[in-house]
Amino acid sequence: MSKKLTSRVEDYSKWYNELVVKADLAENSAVRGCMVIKPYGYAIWEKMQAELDKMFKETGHQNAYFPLFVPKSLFEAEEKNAEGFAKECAIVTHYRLQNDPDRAGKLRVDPEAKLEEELIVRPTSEAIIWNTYRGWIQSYRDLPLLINQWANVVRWEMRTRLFLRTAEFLWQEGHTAHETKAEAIAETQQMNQVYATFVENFMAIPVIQGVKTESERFAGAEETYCIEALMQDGKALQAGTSHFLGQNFAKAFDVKFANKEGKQDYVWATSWGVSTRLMGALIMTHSDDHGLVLPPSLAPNQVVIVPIYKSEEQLAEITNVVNGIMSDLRSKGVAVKFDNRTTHRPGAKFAQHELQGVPLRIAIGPKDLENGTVELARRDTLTKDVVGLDNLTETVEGLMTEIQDSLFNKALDFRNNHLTEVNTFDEFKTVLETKTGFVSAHWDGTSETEDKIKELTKATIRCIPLEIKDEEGVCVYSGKPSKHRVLFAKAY
RNA sequence: CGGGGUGUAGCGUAGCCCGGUUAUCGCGCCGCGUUUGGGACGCGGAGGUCGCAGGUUCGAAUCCUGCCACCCCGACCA
Repeated sequence: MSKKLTSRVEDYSKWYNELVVKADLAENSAVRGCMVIKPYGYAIWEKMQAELDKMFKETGHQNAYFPLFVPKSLFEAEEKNAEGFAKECAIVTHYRLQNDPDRAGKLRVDPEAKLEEELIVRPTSEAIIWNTYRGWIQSYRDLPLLINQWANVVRWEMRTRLFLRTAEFLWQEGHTAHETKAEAIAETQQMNQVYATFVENFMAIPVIQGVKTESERFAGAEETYCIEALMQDGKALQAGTSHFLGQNFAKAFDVKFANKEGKQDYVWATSWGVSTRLMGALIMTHSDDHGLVLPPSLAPNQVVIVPIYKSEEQLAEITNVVNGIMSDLRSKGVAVKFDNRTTHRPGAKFAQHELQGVPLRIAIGPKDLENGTVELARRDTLTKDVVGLDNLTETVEGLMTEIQDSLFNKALDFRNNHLTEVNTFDEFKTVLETKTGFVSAHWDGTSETEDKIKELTKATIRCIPLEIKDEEGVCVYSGKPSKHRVLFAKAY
């Protein structure tokens, strides 16, 4: 398996199989492009969920759940949103099967069981949620309404890509309603910041915060904030988005409230989401030729202990020492696993834990018993050290932090080295072709130029960064005046 | 939906051009034994509608026709 570091996510086949298998129900596979997430991968997702959920709660949000199906009439209420998703919807038209009179033992759709109104399998939940909010909001006292939903959604993409664009995916979607425009914008920005903090601190992936151009904006939004990450192959990945929806949905679903002056007004809305796509980002940011590399804060097992022994007695002796180590580590909150399977040899265990990205491995064998030592092997650097049992817990705790930081810094260096300022279109094209990554360039602010550049180079404007400095210049393509640079890249 | 490619055991494959015993090899799986500080070794064993349906032929994994599925590129997209 000598896969290149720069491979796309599918190419990590050997180790992605540790996480996921693509659904393959043979002929007539309507679930093509869906994924099965295996327990190990799901454990990673659960850790991500737990941390995000905590951050949502800390910012005043509550969880709720809304229906999977959206009646077509509701779906089409907000026109731009409906238009944006129309081409990728799964639609329920019938509710019953019956025995097929022409093929014994087979079933067919009962033609009598046609639904009065088609149901759309949610590609996103604004419609069903805002239809519900109408009944929940009457007064400014009901605001703000700060709700998040953990759910699955379906988008019938023409082409799917494992983790990054599957037909069904898991995500969270926050939907909030506010009294004022300013408050809604502040919420949008706050949640984008929450995503940035989570992805950087927890996943060890550096991101650039920005806003989307009009053509890249979410359908139905007034402004889309985003976090953009850079993968090891030089392509950008939108890792999360937060939308300021203005009063578009309030108007479409007639969600009004009585303000402090007693006047009726439409509420201001936001929505924001991250998905299992983040797992793709994780794989593509940190993996190497030995498999996954997980930051300690996401690893289901932060430390794995592998015993090396020749006899039952030796194993018993090792187990004794290991029990001590484990209870010390656990008391400090370190997730540690003792891999005492008798069915695999140490070398096979080493390889497997590397494949699964366990941040730190402790090996302990006869030599260590004699010397009062253990062998520590770091997954990120693939280095090994023999250390004494004294202070082991402190050493391990320190390494957890060090590995987490080191992964982030490595990814940050890569990102910074692949963010290039260019001033001519030739330079622009050359950098995209050879060096890849983000290209920072002046843009005249028109969709025409944006489209043309996309057509010529396949690069899109990933975002207009929030941290932007005013700088007079001319558009790299049209030569028209520009006030600041924007970030271009080829993207997933 | 356009342009390319591929379908042989759980996975990866040889064989196909040039039809001919019982379909090749590796990994994995099962049993026994020896092993265990970087993916163990020996011996034995199980596992196949050669994508599907027709056709040509004494004989088809191999040739022909049709269909299906999957992969890659493009349009679409978190």
